[in-house]
Amino acid sequence: MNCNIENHYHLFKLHRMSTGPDSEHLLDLLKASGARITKPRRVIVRILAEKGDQHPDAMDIFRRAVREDSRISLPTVYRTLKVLEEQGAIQRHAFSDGRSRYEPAAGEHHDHLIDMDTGDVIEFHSEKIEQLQEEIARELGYEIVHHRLELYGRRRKPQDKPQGRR
Amino acid sequence: MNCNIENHYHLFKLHRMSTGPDSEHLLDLLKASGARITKPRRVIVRILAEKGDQHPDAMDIFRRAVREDSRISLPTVYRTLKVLEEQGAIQRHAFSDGRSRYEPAAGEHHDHLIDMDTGDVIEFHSEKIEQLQEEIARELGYEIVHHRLELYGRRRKPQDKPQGRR
DNA sequence: TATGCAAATGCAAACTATTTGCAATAAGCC
DNA sequence: GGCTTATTGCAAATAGTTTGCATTTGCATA
Repeated sequence: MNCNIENHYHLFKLHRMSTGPDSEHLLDLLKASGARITKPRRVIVRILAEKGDQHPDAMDIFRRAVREDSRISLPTVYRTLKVLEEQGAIQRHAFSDGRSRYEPAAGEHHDHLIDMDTGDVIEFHSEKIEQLQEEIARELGYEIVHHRLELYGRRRKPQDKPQGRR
Repeated sequence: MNCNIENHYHLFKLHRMSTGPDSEHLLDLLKASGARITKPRRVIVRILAEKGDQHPDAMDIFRRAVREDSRISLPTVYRTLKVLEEQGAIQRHAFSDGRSRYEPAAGEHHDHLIDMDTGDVIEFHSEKIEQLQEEIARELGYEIVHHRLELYGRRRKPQDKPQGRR
């Protein structure tokens, strides 16, 4: 027998990205890994820490970086992203659209709900689902190192004014 | 603590791929969409229906196809995969490794547990998780069109510590 | 503050995965 | 079998990402 678990509230929580992943922190991580703090890196890290468009791809970042310092190159963007990823400072996601998108590794893990019409990404976290995953893996003889959950959907009511991306 | 909600059995089920997604069926789907059944398509579809390596990428398929008919070209493989995908006959997955991998859309949806050491892919299905997903999406005002859940993990040693969360 | 050297950069070019233009070929209906 | 048009193979184009290399630059040290 088991008690009722279906409490519709606290089923999940939206991921709050308010805690601005300040660029200082990202720079610290870089420094800690022995990397040098260069001008391009400062710019890129600042962009990643911006509130705006979360989950930018390399080209998005490059375009914005160029506005701040016209001589930054795309390879440098890629190289910096790679270093940051290796340092665990950011996370790379491969959604279903070919290119990789990045986001500052906001301490806590979260999943994504992607709006198929606008491309908007909503972040959420469900401890319940995580637990189920752990259990399933355990029963299959595995230990989860990381996971990825993406929901692709559409708004239920056609009442809206999508802020169309892409 | 909260009461124990976890019923360890019927938490999930392994996805049985025994029901060979016979190539006949795939060809029917193609035919139904008004597409022509050509020799290359026959070969590609047969390969997709094979038991062997599940989740091959386009190049895997191409290599095997060439063995059966040396004049098949890579673009044809891609084009055929695209048609099949549009027809819902196969599904394309973008795991974390750049290229796309395909698998016959085995009627029922399932998720993946990827063995990080061997690359093995275990397919499972958890109705419970699916339900939670639906609920979360609904509360966020969305209707799920499809989703993707991938667990990346390592085998646990035969006798190991009880828990070990993340 | 000046110096030296490895790390990082910019550029061009290379790669990988995938797609497209086009003329030749071949399904499938008559 | 012939006709029409989807499909093919080839080569070349794209998109995203990475690499070789000469040059610049951060920063530890003097």
